[in-house]
Amino acid sequence: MTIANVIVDVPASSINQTFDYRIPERFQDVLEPGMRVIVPFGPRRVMGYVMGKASTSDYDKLKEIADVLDLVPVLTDELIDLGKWLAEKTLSLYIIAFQAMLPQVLKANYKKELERLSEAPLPDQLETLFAGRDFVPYEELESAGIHYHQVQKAIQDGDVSVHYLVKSKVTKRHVTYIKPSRDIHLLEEAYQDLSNRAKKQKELLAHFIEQPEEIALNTLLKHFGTTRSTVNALVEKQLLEIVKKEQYRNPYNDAAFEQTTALELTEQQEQSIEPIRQDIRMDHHDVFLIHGVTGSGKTEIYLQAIQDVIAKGQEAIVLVPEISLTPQMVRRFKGRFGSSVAVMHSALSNGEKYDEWRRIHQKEVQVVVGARSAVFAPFENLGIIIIDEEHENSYKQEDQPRYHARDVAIQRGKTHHCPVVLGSATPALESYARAQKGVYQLASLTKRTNDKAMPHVDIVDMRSELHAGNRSMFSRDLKNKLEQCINRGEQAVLLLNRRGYSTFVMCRECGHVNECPHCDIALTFHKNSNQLKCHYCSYEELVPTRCPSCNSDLIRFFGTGTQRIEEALTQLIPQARVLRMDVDTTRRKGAHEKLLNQFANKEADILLGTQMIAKGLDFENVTLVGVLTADSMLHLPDFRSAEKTFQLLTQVSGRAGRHDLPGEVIVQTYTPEHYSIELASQYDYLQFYQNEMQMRKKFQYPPYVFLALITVSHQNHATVVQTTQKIVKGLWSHVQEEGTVILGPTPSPITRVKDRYRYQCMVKYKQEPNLRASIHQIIRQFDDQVRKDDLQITVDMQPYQLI
DNA sequence: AGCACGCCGACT
DNA sequence: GTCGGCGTGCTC
Repeated sequence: MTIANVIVDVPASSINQTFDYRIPERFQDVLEPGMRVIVPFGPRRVMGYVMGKASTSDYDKLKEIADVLDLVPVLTDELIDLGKWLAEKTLSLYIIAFQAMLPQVLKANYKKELERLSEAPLPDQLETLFAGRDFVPYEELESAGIHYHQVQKAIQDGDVSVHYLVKSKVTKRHVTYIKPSRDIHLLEEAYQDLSNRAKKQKELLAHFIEQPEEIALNTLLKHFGTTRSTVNALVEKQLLEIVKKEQYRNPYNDAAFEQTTALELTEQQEQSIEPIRQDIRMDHHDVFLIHGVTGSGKTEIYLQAIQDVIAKGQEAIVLVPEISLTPQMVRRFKGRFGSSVAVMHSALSNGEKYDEWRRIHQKEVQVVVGARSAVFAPFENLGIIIIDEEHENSYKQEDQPRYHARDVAIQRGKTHHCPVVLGSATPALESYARAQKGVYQLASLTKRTNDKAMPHVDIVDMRSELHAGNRSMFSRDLKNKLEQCINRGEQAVLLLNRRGYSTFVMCRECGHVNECPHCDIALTFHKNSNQLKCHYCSYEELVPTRCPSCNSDLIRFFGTGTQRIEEALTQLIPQARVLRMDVDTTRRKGAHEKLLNQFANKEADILLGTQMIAKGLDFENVTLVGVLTADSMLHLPDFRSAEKTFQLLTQVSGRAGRHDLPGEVIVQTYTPEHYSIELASQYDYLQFYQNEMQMRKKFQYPPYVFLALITVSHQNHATVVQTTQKIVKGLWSHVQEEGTVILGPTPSPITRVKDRYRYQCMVKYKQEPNLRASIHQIIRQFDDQVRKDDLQITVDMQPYQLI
């Protein structure tokens, strides 16, 4: 086995295969599949992942592996298979799939530098560049404006050479420890020999004679009130030695979490957990869907199932939506399992993510709680995978590889023969349909653990408010309830459902709307900078004082941003202390947590925010929840809009009255009769499911069909249309089944982004076993144009949102 | 992707 | 001549 099959870090479809390399003698014993290596590739060097080893190769001009980056494989055998599966399922490149499975810092950094090889005089410019140095970073060439030709000559003459460097981004944090380097009795001898003037040194030695264990330098210095020089003196005398130890950054202080023990389960909880426990005992794979109302104790089921898994010596992955990875959630897991829990989410720094990943990799933890990508945690003995709030769309990755964490979890569950548990108060229609068909095992938790009724929901018809002359964003009912709530010393949460509802600028005279010059979308008004910004390409301009079209000064802001609501609210109820939570106020690290803490400490009466406040928050003093615009996303061109509205309303209602105080919910809408709003107010998931399934059947949408979405983009409008047309034609000639439909070419909902036109076509199918292969074959025909003409083609095998 | 190579037009 | 721009093909 002297040959390695390597996937190289070159994201191009023509490179999407393994390349063979000879394994030099010195790496024979250490190199294993799953390790990262540096290999020569053409004139440069690149990073690669070893997929396997072989004793022969078809290729006869093999090069050698230049270096091995890992001591232990970063990809287990299972993850290598999973990566291949992922790439094929999502029509992505292998390298893209593998990179997605590992923390950022394991990606390579590439650098070029020039080395001076001889003393021979170089052209003047080069001579000044080197200025006595032997190595020069390549970027300096460009900034010095030196032409490539002069260098080329020097290279040909053998005076200069180019090095291609591959650097790992890994940064480990080290802590210095001190320990005795000799036997205790030798230390004692040395202690006698030490001059009496060396008081501090004697003290230190005495300490190590008493306690020879290694100790952190910092602690030592602090304890003895001395400095590094004392230690150095002893090190020089070879009595003590310095040990550098790798230290993990621990973003959470484990000791700070109050330990909890298993709660007694209700009858419903018992019934739900028993089949899961059985799977755990029997090493059996099933997918369970726990449909449990808010407050029915799903988390306790997760915790106790994990307990079983740990007791069996196995590991657990818990996925939670990005947004609800609140301290509250972390506390529940750390509280139960203490330091055996790793946490992975986007708010961690790259270094912190890497450290958490390593704790998993080195088997220091048994549980990982994390967002989507935690589904790739490098456990080798998985006993359960849990996906909380399984309907959340943050489980779908929206760039390559476009995977759904649920699919990956089930794939891993199959290989590990372990259960996958999906939990939600409002399961995705696909999931519930599968449970109905018996593909998943369904468990329903209809009762809340505290036996409290769900808060009452009042629907306010905003049209009659308008007729009654109330033109504000707040219905009279909501205003009254807010005032009462504050007067009682309780708190309220106000949700502005902002999707598709941003603040834009319009001229009242001629109706002109300021749009982005690069994208087909209205610019969004940002008050604090007095700017108009494009949310797709980050173009920005100052707010005009006069209409660019008709020069009128009657320019007004439309739509409803949280900022405007906040202003209106403080006018309406001046005594209210309002806390605003949206992308603007939570951008800074830790801001999210800080705001929530302020609210928990009752420093504000009203928490006003977007989607992000709907999930997972649990404040005991909140008794009123108001939804300002329940239907704002109902009319978006997305087949899931009713489902999303239902989910959001159900979820946000669950925020009220979770504890002793009774809660109340007010939902403002212009379409009170819509079934998603009406049924959400009655907490009737089953009825909603049936209604919505009828709609999906009628319009042929998932779960009745599968979707594949192909999007084409290019600067030239005609090119896009023609290419999409060709793809549609190609697809028609490949599809096999009767019922398969291909829609398009259609302009994408936002037809132009960053000066590129976007068209799409969609395949709706029930059974098309060769579709993936066909799509692959069709788009490969455009490889040349993709490379040379900046054409882009993306495929999404299960688009989650069409906008 | 990134790089070299080679062909072609333009310019000191 | 020779500099530099761009199209083409290759990478174990």
